[in-house]
Amino acid sequence: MVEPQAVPVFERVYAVVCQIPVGRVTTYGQVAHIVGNCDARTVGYALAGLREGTDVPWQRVVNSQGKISLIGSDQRHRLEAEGIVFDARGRIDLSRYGWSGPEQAWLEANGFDPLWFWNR
DNA sequence: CTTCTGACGAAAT
DNA sequence: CATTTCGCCAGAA
Repeated sequence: MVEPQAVPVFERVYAVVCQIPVGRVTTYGQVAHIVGNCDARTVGYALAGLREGTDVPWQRVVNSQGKISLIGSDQRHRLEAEGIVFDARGRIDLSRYGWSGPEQAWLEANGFDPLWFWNR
C-alpha cells in the first residue's frame, strides 16, 4: 500500500495515465479527478515533463472537447494507429472511446482514494 | 523569497 | 462562438 500524499503529484499522474487501455482516451480533467488534489493544468504540466521514448502513453490524454492539444505532434497518428477515429472536425467521440478510470481495486492497491473518486 | 511560464477545464459573461 | 476568471505543480531566473 502506497501512501497517497507521499508520492509526488506528477508521479501519480503518470501512474493513472499508464492505466489507460490501448484504443481508449481520457481527458486532462478526468486524470486530475482520479489523481485528486490537483487540476487539469497540473496534468498538462506533468505530461509536458515527459521525455521522448517514455513508456507513459501520453497520447491517450486529450482535452475535454475530445481534441488534440499538441498541434504538430504525432499524437493524432499514434491514436489512429490504436484504432481511434477522428471526426471531420478533428475531434474524438469521448462517449465511444472515453475511459472513465481504473478499477476500484487498482485504486485501492495504488494508494488512491476510491471513495473520493466514486462519490464525486 | 517572488515572478513567470507551460499538453487544461468549467462556469460565467 | 469568444473571453475572462480561478483553480494551484514544478523548475528556472
